[in-house]
Amino acid sequence: MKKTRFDRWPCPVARAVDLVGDAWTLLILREAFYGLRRFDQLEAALGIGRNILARRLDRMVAEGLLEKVRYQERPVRHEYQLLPRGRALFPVLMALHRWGNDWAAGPEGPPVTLVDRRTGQPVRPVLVDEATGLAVTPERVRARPGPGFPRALLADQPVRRRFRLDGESTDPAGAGGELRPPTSR
Amino acid sequence: MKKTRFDRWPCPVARAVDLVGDAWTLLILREAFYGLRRFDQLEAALGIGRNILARRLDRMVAEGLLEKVRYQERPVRHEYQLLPRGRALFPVLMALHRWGNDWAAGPEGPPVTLVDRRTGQPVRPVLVDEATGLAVTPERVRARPGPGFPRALLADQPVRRRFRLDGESTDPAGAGGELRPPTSR
DNA sequence: AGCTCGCGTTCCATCATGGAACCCAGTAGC
DNA sequence: GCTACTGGGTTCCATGATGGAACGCGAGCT
Repeated sequence: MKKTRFDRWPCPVARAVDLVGDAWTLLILREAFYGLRRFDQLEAALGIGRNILARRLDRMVAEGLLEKVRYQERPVRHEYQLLPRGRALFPVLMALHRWGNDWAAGPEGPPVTLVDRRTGQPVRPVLVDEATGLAVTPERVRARPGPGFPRALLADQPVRRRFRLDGESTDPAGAGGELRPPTSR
Repeated sequence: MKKTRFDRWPCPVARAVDLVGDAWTLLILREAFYGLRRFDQLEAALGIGRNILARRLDRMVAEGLLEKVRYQERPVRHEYQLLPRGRALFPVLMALHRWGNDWAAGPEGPPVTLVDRRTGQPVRPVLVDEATGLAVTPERVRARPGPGFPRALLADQPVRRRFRLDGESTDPAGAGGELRPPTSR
């Protein structure tokens, strides 16, 4: 009955989601990118309960997203600094930002926009392939088992269903006209 | 004591997180992009409890991410199809995928990789600005209040926050900021 | 008549959430 | 020397969410 753990699933999305599939964690990260580092700053900025904030920060430190650094000796004070593993989540936040502005803005428009620091021009994040520069869409991209995929699951049919990969799906993302569900069993 | 709602916060990230800041919702979305549409397929693929799956699907339908479509009359059967609002979350999943592969893969490598459907070449998603093609990084990008930002908060607090990562000095303009929830202070 | 499939709902023990109170070291004011 | 304040938490505990299991239900299959 415990809360399900996802961090051992053979899926990178599940592993990320195990950390980030939590509203407060993502919002704490957002504030960290805005430059907040101290406990009370985060508390005030988010209106989060101190106990929950403490638990989240502990977890994020344990997971290597943040680092707890003493910034003062007497009295001893700490701040939480972003580590590379946490900083690497920036694209996730930006993707959420873009979605929020496109699909969850009120009638008056997006509450917060992104601009280039230098030019001041609006920035709209898009996901593209590093090599080709082409947009990453469900139509163009396909998932395959990688080197870290458990062999047992590759061979074992009933378990394999749990991590259905590809090739069985006739209609990726439901983007086309094919409406029938893929034949199963 | 209720669970905090984020969908009214004047921040696009918070609004997205209100929906997506939940592990199961993201994983259901991932399966939907893999082509799964039916209740029992999702149940088997994710190993999720039927009650929880039902609640998540209801919410996702209510939020306009999925659509419940009859695919058969006698007996009546439904499937859940991705709507544009849900499909627009694909970049979020891809960003998570990339992070998971970069920062949560085991010693043997990523469990699942992305390839181009046509060329078979590996795909590595990066976030760039639509207009300039430049990578979207915290150093290059800055957040500003947009047209939908509540005036009360604008007048009340100096707009101060930006993306700050390293040892930049604390802004003397005072605490407070553009992204605080309406409830605080 | 009984079984299975597809798709849920109900029950309920345990887990997580979060408002509030409490704690503690050091510092500043009187 | 006494009091108050600040930064940074912990503890308490009433509720809400989670999730395994059992139950329901209409339609078809044997």
